[in-house]
Amino acid sequence: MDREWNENQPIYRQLRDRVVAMILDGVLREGDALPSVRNVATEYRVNPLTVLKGYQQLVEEGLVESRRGLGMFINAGARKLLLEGERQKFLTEEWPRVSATIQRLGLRAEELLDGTNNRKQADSAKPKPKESKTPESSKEDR
Amino acid sequence: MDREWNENQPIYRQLRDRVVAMILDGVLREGDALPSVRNVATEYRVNPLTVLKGYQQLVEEGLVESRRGLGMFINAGARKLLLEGERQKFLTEEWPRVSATIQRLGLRAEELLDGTNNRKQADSAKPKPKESKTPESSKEDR
DNA sequence: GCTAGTGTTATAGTTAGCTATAACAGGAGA
DNA sequence: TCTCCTGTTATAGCTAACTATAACACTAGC
Repeated sequence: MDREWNENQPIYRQLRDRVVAMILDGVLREGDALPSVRNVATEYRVNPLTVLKGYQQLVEEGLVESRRGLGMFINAGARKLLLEGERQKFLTEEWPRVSATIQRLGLRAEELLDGTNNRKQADSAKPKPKESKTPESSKEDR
Repeated sequence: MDREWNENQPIYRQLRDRVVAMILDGVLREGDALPSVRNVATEYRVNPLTVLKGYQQLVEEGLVESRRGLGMFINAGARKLLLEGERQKFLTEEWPRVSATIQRLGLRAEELLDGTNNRKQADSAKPKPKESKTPESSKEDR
C-alpha cells in the first residue's frame, strides 16, 4: 500500500477509505482482522490515535467490530452493506461534481469511462501530449 | 450560486474552484471583475478573510490581478491557462481515483452517462435495487 | 473634500486534525 | 506468571481553517 497521503482529506478518513477499498476488492474478507492499530501507525508513520479514529469510523458504520485485546474484525455482511452504501454516496455526492468537471474541461466522459471499464490498469495518467487541436473547441469561442 | 459548502474541503478552496468554474463556463470573462470580497462574504455568510484567501489563490496562479480600491480582475489568457492546467490536474490527480472507485463499485458507463447527459437533475440516487445478479459478480467470488 | 465602494492588514479567539508520550485494559501462549 | 500482542484513554502541544471586529489604504464620482 501507498505510504502517502492526499492533503485534501484528513488522514483518518483516507485510512477508512483504504480499508473500505480492501473490503470491496476482497483483500480483506468478513471475519478477517484489520491490520492492528499499532502496526499501521508505525508502518505509515502516523499517530496511533489517528489510525484508531479511522477505524472507529468503520465501527460506527457497523462494518467492523472491536474486540479489546484481540483486534478489529470485519463484520458479516460488511461487503454488501458497503456496496450499497458506497454506491449511493458516490452517485449522489461525488459523480455529479466529477461529471460537471469533465464537461467543463471539454473532456469526453465516454472516453474516460472506456479506459475505466476496459483496462485493468489505470494507466490513464497521460492526457496525450498532442494538444494542438483539442476537442473543447466548441467552448473555446465564447 | 449555491450557498452551501462541502465539508470535505476548505471553504477558500471551494471559492477558488467556483470562480474557476465560472471562468471555464464563460460566466466570467477575461477583463471582468470578480464579485467583490465584501459582497461575497455577506452573500455567502462567510468571513471576508476567507474570501480573500480564496481569491489570492487565483492571484498566485496568475489568473487574476488585484487592483486596490478597484477590485480583482481576470487576466487575459486566464481561460486558456485554466483549460490546460485544470485538465492536467484532473486527469492525473482526480480521475485515477474516481476511476478506481467506479470499478470497485461495479458501476457501468451507461448508468453514469444517463444521469449526466439526458437529465438536468441528478436523480441518480437509486442504483437499481435489483441486486440479485450484479455486474461485479466477477469479483464476488474471491 | 467627502462618500462609498474597492482590497488589505491587525488582533484575537475557536475548532478540527494531528502529533508525542505515557499509561491503562484485556487476550493468548510459553 | 511473564511476555507480547491487541484496543483504549489521558495529557498536552502544534497548525490550519475559520470566525468577529476593526482599522488602514486606495479609487472614482459627486
